[in-house]
Amino acid sequence: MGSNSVDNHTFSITTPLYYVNDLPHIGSAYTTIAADVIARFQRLKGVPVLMITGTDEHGQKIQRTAEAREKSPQAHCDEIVLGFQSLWQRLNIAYDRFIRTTAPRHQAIVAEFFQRVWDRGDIYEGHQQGWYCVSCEEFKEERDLLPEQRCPIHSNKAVEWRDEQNYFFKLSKYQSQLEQFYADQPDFIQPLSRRNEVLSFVSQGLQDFSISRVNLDWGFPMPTDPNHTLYVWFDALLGYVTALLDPADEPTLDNALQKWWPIQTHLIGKDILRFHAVYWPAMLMSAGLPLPGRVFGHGFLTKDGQKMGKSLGNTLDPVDLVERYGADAVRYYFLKEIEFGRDGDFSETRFINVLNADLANDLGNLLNRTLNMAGRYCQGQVPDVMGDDIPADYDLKSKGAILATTVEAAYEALAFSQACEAVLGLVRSCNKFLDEKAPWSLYKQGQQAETERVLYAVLESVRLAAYLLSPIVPGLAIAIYSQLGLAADFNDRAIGQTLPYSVHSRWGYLPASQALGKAEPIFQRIERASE
RNA sequence: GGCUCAGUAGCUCAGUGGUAGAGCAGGGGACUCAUAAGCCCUUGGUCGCGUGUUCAAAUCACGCCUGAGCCA
Repeated sequence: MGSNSVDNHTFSITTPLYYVNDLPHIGSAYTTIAADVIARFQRLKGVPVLMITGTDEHGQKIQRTAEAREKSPQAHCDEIVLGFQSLWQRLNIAYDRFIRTTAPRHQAIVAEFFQRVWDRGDIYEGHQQGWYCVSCEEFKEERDLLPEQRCPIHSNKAVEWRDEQNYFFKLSKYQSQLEQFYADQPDFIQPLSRRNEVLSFVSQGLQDFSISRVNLDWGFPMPTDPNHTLYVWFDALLGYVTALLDPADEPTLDNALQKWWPIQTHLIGKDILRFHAVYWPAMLMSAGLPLPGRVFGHGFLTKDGQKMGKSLGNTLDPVDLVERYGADAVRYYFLKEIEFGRDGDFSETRFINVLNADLANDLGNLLNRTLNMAGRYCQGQVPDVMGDDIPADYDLKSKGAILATTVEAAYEALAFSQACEAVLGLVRSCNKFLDEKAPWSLYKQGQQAETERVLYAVLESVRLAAYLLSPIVPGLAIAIYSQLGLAADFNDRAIGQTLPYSVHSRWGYLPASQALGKAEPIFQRIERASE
């Protein structure tokens, strides 16, 4: 039993519901990996976790893309969804819910939520005309357009003139409530620079936004006026609520909100910050619901210092990447090498350098060399030593003793790079320690006891490193535990019970005298392809 | 035009008033348990530019330059 079992609090986290206009790109993979790591760390601590991802499938853009492919919108969505799900599987993403906004039960949730907002008097009919970008599903200000009425974001497509009756949500009504909320919850929007952006935006005055479209078939009809279709964001954001339903639940708001609401963390790319940090809380206020804990907008990825884009022809295909290098490698690179929140770059050279240096050389080889020695000097068993027997002046012991505290703080702050750095610090100390103690010489000199203490201290440090890195590289962690003779499935949702954090995050756990596994490289060095 | 964030070694970044740091990459060395891996040493920076405050500034203030982004 986990003695650290927490006061019945739960943890729910979302990725964006990805738009199924196309197959997943590396940015979606980046967000999803990060969310998975956060979820895995909470599970490790024994907290009940619900990790939500999914797809946003409505809107004119989808309708047109499907038409262009000569498929029905639903058939198109079904196909793209498979692409997302298969990528998440390859990347070892342990999500708990995959919500599709085309799900029938989602319609029920949207209708009920809409009714609450309607009853609150926050929806009214208005008139809207202007230039409309179908790709953005948004009206654009004329001054923002490029020459020839082109959308600045989708510069290859002309915007369309629209003149229509729409329904609006009274966002303006919530300006002061929102500002109060941001002041009361300074950590609601992260990182800080994103928060500043939002505060500045809101302080300029909020305008109501439209939540319906006419001339759009692919979406939910507005309950109070079936000639209108609900605008994608109103529909999509509510996917987070629908996702909370247990499969057997009747699709009602009460059921959905019972266990996991409010969401603790919405993880998003910085491009959709406004919807999550402004529109969404206002909608929830209108419906009288508690607000989420935080919205974290991470940065964008570049490739070799350049923006990625289809038009530039320099996209990075996540499927290709994971097929070539494996899930752990991809997960590790993006979280270790990019400071979460800032923009970051992918370059193949750096990718190979980082993985070889950290996972193959420092960590992988450390385990390998130590296991070999244990095989030779200790009959292939964990030395008959307990953590308490290790002299206090072994700095691995003192470093190991405080590592979990440091790493935990880093994970909680979503500072994955720091978490990796801290663990790597212990790993590097191990390599240095081995060279200083030179157990191969100790053994030859007949100093059996000291040899065993040294090897135990290193094996235990590697175990701890694996445990603390397991949210990021679950496959490696499993391999390391296995070679240490410990059965552990870090993909198990109940990991917090089977390998309790209070026990495994502490240096000194490794049981003495058990049989070690066979020493095999856990992470192959990547040979640089000759150009 | 207004605002935000960033600008420190080839690369990625720490350092927020008291004599410039880490990892990676590059160069050299000793060792051998190991996935030529780890260990040791080392090259490399007038901390974007300028002015000011201070006994003292990468660190504070003001101005400017460059990059990323927000202003529906």
